Amino acid sequence: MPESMPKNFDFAEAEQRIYERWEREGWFKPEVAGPDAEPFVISMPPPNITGALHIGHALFASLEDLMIRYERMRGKAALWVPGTDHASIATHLVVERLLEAEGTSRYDIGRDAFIERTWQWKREAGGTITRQLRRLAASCDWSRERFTLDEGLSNAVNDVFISLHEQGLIYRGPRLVNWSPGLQTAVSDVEVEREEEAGKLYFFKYPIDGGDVLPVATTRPETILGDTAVCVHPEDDRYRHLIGKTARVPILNRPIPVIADEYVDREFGTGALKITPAHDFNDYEIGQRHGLALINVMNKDATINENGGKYAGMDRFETRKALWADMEAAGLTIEVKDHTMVVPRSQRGGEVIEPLLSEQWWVRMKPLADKALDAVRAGKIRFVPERFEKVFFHWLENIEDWCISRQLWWGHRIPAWHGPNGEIHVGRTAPDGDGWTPDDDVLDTWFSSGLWPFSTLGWPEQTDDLKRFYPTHVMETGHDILFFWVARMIMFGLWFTDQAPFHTVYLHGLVRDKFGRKISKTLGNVVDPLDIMDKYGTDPLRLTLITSGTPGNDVNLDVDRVESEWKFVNKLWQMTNFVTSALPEGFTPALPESNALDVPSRWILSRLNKVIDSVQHLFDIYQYGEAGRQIRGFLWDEFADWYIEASKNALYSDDADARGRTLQVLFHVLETSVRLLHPFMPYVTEEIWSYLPARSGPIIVAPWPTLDASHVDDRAEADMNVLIELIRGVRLVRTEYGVEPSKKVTAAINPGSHRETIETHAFLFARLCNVPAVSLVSAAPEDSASVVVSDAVLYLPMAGLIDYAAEIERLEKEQAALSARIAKSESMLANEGFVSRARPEVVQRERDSLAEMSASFAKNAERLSELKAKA
RNA sequence: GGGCAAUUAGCUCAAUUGGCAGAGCGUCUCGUUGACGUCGAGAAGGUCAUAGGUUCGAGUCCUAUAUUGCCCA
Repeated sequence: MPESMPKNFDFAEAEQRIYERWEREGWFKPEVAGPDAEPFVISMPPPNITGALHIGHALFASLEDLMIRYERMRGKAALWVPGTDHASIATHLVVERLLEAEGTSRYDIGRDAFIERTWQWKREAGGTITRQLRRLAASCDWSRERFTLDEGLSNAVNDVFISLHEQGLIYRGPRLVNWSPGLQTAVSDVEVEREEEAGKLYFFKYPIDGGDVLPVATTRPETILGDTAVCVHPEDDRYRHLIGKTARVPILNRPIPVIADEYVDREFGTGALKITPAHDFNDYEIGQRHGLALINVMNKDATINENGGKYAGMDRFETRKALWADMEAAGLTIEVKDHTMVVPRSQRGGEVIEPLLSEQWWVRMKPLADKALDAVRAGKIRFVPERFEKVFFHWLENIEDWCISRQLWWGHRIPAWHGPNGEIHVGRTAPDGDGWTPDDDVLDTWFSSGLWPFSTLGWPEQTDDLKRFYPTHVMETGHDILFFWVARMIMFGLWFTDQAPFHTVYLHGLVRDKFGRKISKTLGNVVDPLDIMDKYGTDPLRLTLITSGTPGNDVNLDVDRVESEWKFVNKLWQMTNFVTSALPEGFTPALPESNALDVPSRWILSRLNKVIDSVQHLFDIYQYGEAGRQIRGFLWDEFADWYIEASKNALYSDDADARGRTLQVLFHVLETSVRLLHPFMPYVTEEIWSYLPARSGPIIVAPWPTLDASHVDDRAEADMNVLIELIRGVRLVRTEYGVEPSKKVTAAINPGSHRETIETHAFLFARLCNVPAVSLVSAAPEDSASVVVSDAVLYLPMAGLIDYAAEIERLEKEQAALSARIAKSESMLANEGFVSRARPEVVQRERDSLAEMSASFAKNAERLSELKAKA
């Protein structure tokens, strides 16, 4: 133990040193808890390898590390499995941009070279995020770090694919998919974002053979080229006579039928709907119902193909203009109106997604979803906050098949081979014989992340880790990836391991700026956690993130609060400095019996234990924010502001026994509180711990505090409150009379029923409000201001200063407030309903409080009449 | 269109079996008392979005409404 503490906590110096020591000494490993310890496991949501640390990572890391540190301190075999995600599309984009800068492209260099290049990039840049997580004090077991493209995880992916295929749950087929023309790949439903945008609604005429015209409206005129029917509502009198007739596709002049379907909304547009089954999901359904032909008019790069006649080769939006102009020339257009419409855009990149017919691999989700629903309904998995259960149910109950193939190169290649005659073989290796070529596609990144909780522990091998640490316990992640990730982990976990992969899903929200705006580069409101940590250190950032919000809700991060937590770190440091520098050489902790302690000591121990109890309850229900606020409030507002100040009397006295007892209490409260605080602020608490005597081992594995009910002492709390209120009253009077804090004054107290407490703790008045001499009296001294608390009255002689009118006014104001509260209390107690129905302790509390107030009221009244007699 | 959140002090947020509305920042007044000015003391600041309802009692539960945000179609 170093001799004395530096003046301040130098986080910049300490953080790395402390982290390296933790890691070097192996405290992040679950093995430190011994082979029989109950495990507690969290799988870290793997950040993308392309990512740099942002404030969202800081939030999840703070929360998960808090849970892990708490359980580790409780003696569990705590394991936080870290790792990163290969992020197929994101990484693809990064490397393609690199290649572009070098004047080449992935098509120029070919698949193998591209993948080699990507691995090279990953080796160079992929470690950034994990280094940054270390800075946040993340106590994950790096020796178990995994990557979604590891050999082991790839093996798990292949296993799952092959086995789902054998079970008939993976199929391949041509279907309408969400196509991303820029990325040249299919994406799944959840990767498409739909937003309302200002667009146009184009009204035009469909010529009908025989002379009629049918007015139709569309938001995407270019799809007219692929129309294979025009549809009206069967009961629409305007158009009923046209059903069954033949319409002519504008410009192309292709004959198509006019059909009837109840799907049509008669109120929308003209009430007639053009049907393009190959380019619209709803039209596809209608097409299936009516046996319509599918005419694909678009290439994979969103140019028009040969089915588009003269428009072949033209871009989709160019075609929109050109075709409309041609139709206008042909007299087929009616009008163009402004129209708010929903445009599907790629989650990655934001380009407009095209529904396109294509051959893809799919997972039949219904059976997996059913199993997941059953598990959640049976309570095997709980959500925090609970309301996400409903969102989860709704999505799974309406689940669609999952398009898992991507026309990309970076990722898990689909374990399938195409034979010389078009046959398909699914397996790890090609079948015997010539002419088999591997499938070109890779899997959706979320396919591998869906296996994360068990694949990272060795599955499908029955490894020791898998046996001991699976299923995991809490899945903590953002609610924005509930469908992408959480639902799929639950489905895959249940399907392949027959167990829920975790029992609790804790969801956090988005971190926003202090005004609640989304953080974005364009808004210029980016909050970089690295900058914040440079300025204030890791601990204040963590405490702020954890205490700024509640589960499931967005966190509006106010950087001013980080600064205030940085001040708290300093405050804690100074408290520690105060306590440790008062401790004698060879100090041995040994808390005295309660009955040997004074009121402030019994009070602070009672408060400490109530905080421990409350924090335990809050941890049990995942309310970490409130827990953190309570610990902070206890340390600053009660321990520092009152107990430490009160303790100085004994500390600076000649009474060695009293000094010893007080030191024991100071040490005990500090030592215990620091342990409570460790999961929130790991660095400063570890550093403080190193200055506390008689500690064996670091705080990271120190025991979590538990309630000692023998220290809960309501009597001491009530007594202390009387003393505190009297002292506050003196301070207020001093302010009102402009008596400088440095000027010593005397006080006389008529102690009422609090004689013993006040008599034995009169020293507090000297310490806390500069009243060195207190005398006990039964009558009011001349010329004095007064403070009434309960039935005790404190008089401050203010010779010559007393302004009777002002004093009367002050007391009358107090009296009015008091009498209003007394009236309220009396009416409550006079209410039969309250007395008979409220909980007994609530009624008792009300009675006690009324008694107190009545005593104060009586004393005040007495005092007022004395003053009035003099005025 | 359906669902879910949020609405509390100037700002950011708390208040978890319904029982006296709190904190941080900011504002105003003081302060060289032996841990800390990265501090201390005191003060001001609230129709808990609105309207009904349930209840002895509602910021908290119920029903509407408004505004904002998110999810799903």
